[in-house]
Amino acid sequence: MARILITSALPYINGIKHLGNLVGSQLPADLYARYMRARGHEVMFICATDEHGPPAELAAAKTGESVADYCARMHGVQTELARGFALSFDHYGRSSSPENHALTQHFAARLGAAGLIEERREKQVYSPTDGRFLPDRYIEGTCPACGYERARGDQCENCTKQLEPTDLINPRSAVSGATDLEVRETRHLYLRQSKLRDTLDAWIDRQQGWPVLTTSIAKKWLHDGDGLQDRGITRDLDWGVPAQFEGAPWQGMEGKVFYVWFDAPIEYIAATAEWAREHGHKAEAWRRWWRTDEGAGDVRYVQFMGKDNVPFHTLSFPAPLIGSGEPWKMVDYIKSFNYLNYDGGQFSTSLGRGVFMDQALSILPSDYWRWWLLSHAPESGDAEFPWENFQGSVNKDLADVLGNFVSRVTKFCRSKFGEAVPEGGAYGPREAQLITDLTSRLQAYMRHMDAIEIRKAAAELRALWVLGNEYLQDAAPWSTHKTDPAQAAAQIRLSLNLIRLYAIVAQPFIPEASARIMAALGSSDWTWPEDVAAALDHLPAGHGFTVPDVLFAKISDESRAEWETRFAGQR
RNA sequence: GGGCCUGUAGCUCAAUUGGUUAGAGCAGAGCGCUCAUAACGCUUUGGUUGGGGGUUCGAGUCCCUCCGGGCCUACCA
Repeated sequence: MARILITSALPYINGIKHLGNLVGSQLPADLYARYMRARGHEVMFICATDEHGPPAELAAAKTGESVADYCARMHGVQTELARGFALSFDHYGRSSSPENHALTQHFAARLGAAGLIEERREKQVYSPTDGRFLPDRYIEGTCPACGYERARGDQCENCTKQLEPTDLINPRSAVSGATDLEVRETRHLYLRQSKLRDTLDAWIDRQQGWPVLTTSIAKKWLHDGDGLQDRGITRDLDWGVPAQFEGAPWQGMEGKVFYVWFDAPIEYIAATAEWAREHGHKAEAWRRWWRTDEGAGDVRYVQFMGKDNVPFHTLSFPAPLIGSGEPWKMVDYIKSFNYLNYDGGQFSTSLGRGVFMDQALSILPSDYWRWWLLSHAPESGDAEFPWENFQGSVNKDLADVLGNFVSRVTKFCRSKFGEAVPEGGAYGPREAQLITDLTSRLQAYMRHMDAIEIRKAAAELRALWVLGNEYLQDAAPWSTHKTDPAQAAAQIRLSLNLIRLYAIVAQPFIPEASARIMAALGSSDWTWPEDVAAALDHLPAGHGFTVPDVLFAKISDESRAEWETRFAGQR
């Protein structure tokens, strides 16, 4: 039994995520976690909301809540949505937790002591009206290059020119519209990543078999231009982990907090500590996942994320772990994803374009989304979400190939033998051949799941379902029942057991449907079918079952058309 | 401007890293079955692998160039 640590990129607290975000990290991470647990491994699956930073504060200001209240409420919303999608986190934490405060400050202190943090003076725009420093992108004004009136302080969206806030003509606060902006000097802490460049470079070189997407992005940041740049890790904000704390190797950082990208990944560790606290465990319980000197030596750590998050996970997070000089568990494999586009364009929060997690659950069960998203995961390049394709895949794969198989077998049995596994007959050559084919397919499925080749795994799973239909067509129990009822009984006995096998192996993809199948079959033994022949003898003759309700209702053309219109967004 | 990824059948994707007649699923066509959510099975029609050039005995795969998508990033490779 192996020990697998799995983390999904942290969704930002601000707002509800769309399907593209879901398929880029949380969903595939859940698939892998469920699969590894099903295979009998010890899994720690961690995710959390990323709660610090200006967007959270501004969102809170809009709703009139305190930022703490806002984050608490939104964390609850996201927790519910995660539950709705059956995401099986061992813990869904919060980057604002006391554990993260402590760990973030611990890392900062260690890095400071190691000479990897330095103080720099810089000038930044301050808004007296708002009572705060403004990040570059929260300053708006007229672009000096093209005259666009709503250019941001970091870049003009119209002509794409990179800007400094002081370049803007008639600058104003994007928060309040205040124009009484002034430039003030402030001090910030910088993480001297450049000093760790060679170490990080060598570490990346040692990784085998990582997706090209992962390593090429890391290499780009390491070697481009002057190489890896030092990055500011503090901001003049109230909400966050205080940069001045007891035992800090610096002074005068009152009123500043660590910047999100510094504290967010540390939350992976902190969330595991939160898990330990909530379950009444001692610190050793989480440290055995994260400290190689305290039991994490045999842990395999796998991260899941969208490509926009790769630099943080290949460089920004490893830098503090290495720089601390302590034996922290480093990631073993980074699975990164491209983007999922929505029907020819991008998902857009501001335009209301695309399907968001809450909307998805309001129109269809989570398994439909899980199946389509995972079987079309954007592994090799950006992918598309065309409604027609979604409808077709779900109807064909889930309703016809799997759902109808369950239906035809259970209903035939009920009408000819009653609602119990039929007795009599024996498995013959045809069944032996089926077992051979199933075994071969199942092994391919496991190979792909082990390698986190999600689309290929989904294709194998579907091929397993097809084998059942082929067998049934070939065996034709509706015919044998007339001439040799005992043979038909054996064929149906095998088919009922096959349904159970499907439920178990499909569980990582479609957990709710699998649970319904198992409940209908009156089985609660989810042991992975290492031996297919044995698994097909699991439910004995006489074992009672019930015919389940329709597992997957089909999506009608009318529904599809209506949703297509509803989620197209308006300009 | 630079770098990276990408363009394969009507649609969504493969192709053991240069090795036979480029494969699946869906959609289309034909046949079969009737247990089943008009579901299932079998057969079958679709590709000058974005265009052009080159290297090679051999190119979807490597090189050059052009065209089209996407991402990242910055006066710098």
